[in-house]
Amino acid sequence: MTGPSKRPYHHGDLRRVILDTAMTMLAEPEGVNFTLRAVSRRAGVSHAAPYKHFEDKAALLTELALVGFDRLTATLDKSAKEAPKGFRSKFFAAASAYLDFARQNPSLYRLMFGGEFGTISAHLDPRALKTFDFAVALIELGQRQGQVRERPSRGQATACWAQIHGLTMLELNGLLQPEKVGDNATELALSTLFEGLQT
Amino acid sequence: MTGPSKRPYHHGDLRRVILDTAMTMLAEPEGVNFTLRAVSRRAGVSHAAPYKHFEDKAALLTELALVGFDRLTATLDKSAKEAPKGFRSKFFAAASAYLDFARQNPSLYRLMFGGEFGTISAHLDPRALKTFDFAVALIELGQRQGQVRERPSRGQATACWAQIHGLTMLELNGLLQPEKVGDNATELALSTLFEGLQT
DNA sequence: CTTTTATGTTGACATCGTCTACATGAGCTT
DNA sequence: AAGCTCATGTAGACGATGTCAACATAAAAG
Repeated sequence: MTGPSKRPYHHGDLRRVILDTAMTMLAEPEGVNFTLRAVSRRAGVSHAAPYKHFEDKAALLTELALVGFDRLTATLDKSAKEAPKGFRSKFFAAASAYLDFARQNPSLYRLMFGGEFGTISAHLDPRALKTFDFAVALIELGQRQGQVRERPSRGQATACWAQIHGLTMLELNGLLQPEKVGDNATELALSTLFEGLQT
Repeated sequence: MTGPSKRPYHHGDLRRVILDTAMTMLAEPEGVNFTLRAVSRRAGVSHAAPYKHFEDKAALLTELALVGFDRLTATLDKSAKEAPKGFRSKFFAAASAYLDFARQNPSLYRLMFGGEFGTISAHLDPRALKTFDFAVALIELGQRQGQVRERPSRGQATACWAQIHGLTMLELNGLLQPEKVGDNATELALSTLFEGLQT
């Protein structure tokens, strides 16, 4: 299903190869500080080849961030599908899936939300906003089930996203260790918000 | 009170001058992508001079981040002092001060929490943890006033920090515009958490 | 078959972070 | 006061990077 859709020119899908290579290097220790030239080398093309597919390095990073949003949204959708149908289960399943995604892709997650790589524009992209749409849908489900207050769903979804995003950042930065914040700080923080949502 | 405390050597306080210059450049459009050599130029010293005071660029950035935490903590302390003595007032005053700090120093704030500049170590520094201590103290005040549940204060402080940090990131990334999240999303998100804290 | 044009390569340029060798002068030792 | 020492600052170099312009090539359009 992921085969060469067109194989249009000389190399064949170089854009995809560059994207994949860059995504791989993003996951390596060096993180976002990989080099365009190193991507080219690993992809087996000349150092200027990427410029035929991306305006500059920032554009490549922006596309990577958008792919990240695609994957995050897919992960959340999957978690919602697999969880029991109650709002509470889906809420905590989604939070857990979100955190796991960030833990498994820390550099990608930071790139998505960092904003210091010319990536700011990515957040206004529909692909990024789909993640927010997921949160809105979840809240509205809770409202239909009578478990969430009848306040504006987008405002409450903002509260959810802010909470899980904040927790994620603290986790990625190593601040959620038990000796700093106590045991089960993550669960407690999520529960606190959950109770604020409840009717 | 800010005069030359020692003026120890050739230049006199070059370390401080470099730090101030870098902090200024961090606030300019280029943000964190300023150049060490540009800092040297603006400070009027040779391009290698900073290396007598900072191991490398990452060390400079780390120190900037720590200064940021110092300032943030000072801002929060001030807000708590000036607000009425009730927990609710201090909670929302602190949240507002936190958001304002980030709005006025977006690049600095991102540097403090970005983690992709060799800055991760900064979060374990006592100067950074003081910000967390503020949140813990605030929660414990609320508990003494009988307004916050008798759960572990550090866990609830984590919830608060995560929430305000998440909101801040969303705000800095331009996601909190009314047409995206509805009116008063920030206030609603804070209120939701606040109610989760309440007894 | 020829022309066009998207794709890839080569080589160059300015700039960067960092290192090494060297210069300078403040402050301690005598 | 004279000299020494070492922290501080400078000059120059190195390899590497992002990006651009000139050129090469082959797929697609005619």
